[in-house]
Amino acid sequence: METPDTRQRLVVTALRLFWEKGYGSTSIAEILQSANVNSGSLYHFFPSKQDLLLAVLDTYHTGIYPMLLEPAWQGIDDPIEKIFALLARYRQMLVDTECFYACPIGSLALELHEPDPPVREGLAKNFNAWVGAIEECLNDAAARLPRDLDRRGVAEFVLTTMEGGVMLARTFRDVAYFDNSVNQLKNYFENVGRGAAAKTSQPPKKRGRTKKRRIG
Amino acid sequence: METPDTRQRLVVTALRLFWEKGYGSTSIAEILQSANVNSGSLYHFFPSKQDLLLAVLDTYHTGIYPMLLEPAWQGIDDPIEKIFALLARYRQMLVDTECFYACPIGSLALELHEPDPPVREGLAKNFNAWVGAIEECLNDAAARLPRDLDRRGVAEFVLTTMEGGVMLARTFRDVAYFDNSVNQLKNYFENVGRGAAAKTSQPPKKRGRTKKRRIG
DNA sequence: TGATAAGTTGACTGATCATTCAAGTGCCGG
DNA sequence: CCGGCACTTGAATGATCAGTCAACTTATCA
Repeated sequence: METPDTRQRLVVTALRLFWEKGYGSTSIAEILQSANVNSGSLYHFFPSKQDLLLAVLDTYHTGIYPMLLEPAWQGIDDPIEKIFALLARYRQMLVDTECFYACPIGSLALELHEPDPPVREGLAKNFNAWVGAIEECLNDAAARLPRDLDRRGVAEFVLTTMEGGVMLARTFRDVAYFDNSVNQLKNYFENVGRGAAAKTSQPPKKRGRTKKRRIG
Repeated sequence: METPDTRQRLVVTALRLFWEKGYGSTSIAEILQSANVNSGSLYHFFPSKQDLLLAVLDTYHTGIYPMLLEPAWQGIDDPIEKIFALLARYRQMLVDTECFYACPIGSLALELHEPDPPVREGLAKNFNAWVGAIEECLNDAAARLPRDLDRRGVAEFVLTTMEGGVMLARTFRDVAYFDNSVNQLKNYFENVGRGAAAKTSQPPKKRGRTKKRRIG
């Protein structure tokens, strides 16, 4: 009503609704009504619903530092503490929503079943930014960590733990499942700090596209 | 055509389609066509699409030992090795589907956004059975593990790792992300074996409904 | 002022959705 | 051989879906 920026109003509304109800279950009509916009205006800015999703994913990506990381790290200097402060942030989201939702990227990642390249890249970009931030924390704490630690791998493992923990907490509607995951991760970190889990099965160099060998 | 058991044909078809395309994106019409059944027959057996989903979740739950665990544990006696053999099974699913899908329960868990009690219970029951199986492995390996280890918590952490790893592998379309999670978990287990991560922040007794204290 | 573009309006389209139902068919006990 | 029940048939329903469009208003700049 008072906001003339129709485009942004659409993105913000879609972001919220996709978070609350998922992408597929959110109808265009619902977005239009909630944002007080007519369908023609939406399709003036976005050729399709998917393009609106891409704009939402871009908003998440742009906002990861100012909206997520910086608030979470307010007043925290220790890089390892930063990691757990971020996890505590997700915990708070679970608590605030009674374990209904926490990480929108993770939810969307498992909702999209079609081989939808641009959307998948948007999700991957978000995950990459998240993992990159954790990796930076680990770099900042490098002096305290084993020299040959696969920091990228550990950072990815933090994301794995967060996402898995959120999934369990949501399914069981009990934040204790998230807490357990974080506590287990904490144990892991304490051992890493002692140099126990220094060497992973492969050296840290040149990861990413490299396929690793079987486990188990 | 040759199968007279319409009900089972519907459940099996729905199971496959929900796995491949998700619940919301699979239409009744598609299930009917694929199973060669008329809509009236479906609604003769299942009052609604959701009841069909419940039957699917029940099938998963019933089949977890004969269809998942027993094949995965063929010829493997060591209980800790069993855990990683199960994870290897999920890895194979990722590879077989080019990282499109692996754990149907996890996908459904994040797809369902409505507070849908019976469905959520079906999902939770499946997760519980999975975690219970891992916990049993840990019990069988108890002699090798610290006496005060929170085995339930560690079992849940294995599920967390599997689900998170699958999510990352799917999003990046690269099984290396799953492998990394499993390798990190392996490090964790090796340290636990050495008694390093024995004590979690709370004693193992009386978990489940108990809310745990904040982390971070 | 007047022309061009940017943005808006909301009724409309055709497809697809889950679900319904009345009219069947085949089987089984009495 | 009949009555009833389990199951099947498939057209129909109304809701809802993403997306379209031609007419309209407003802003921009010459």
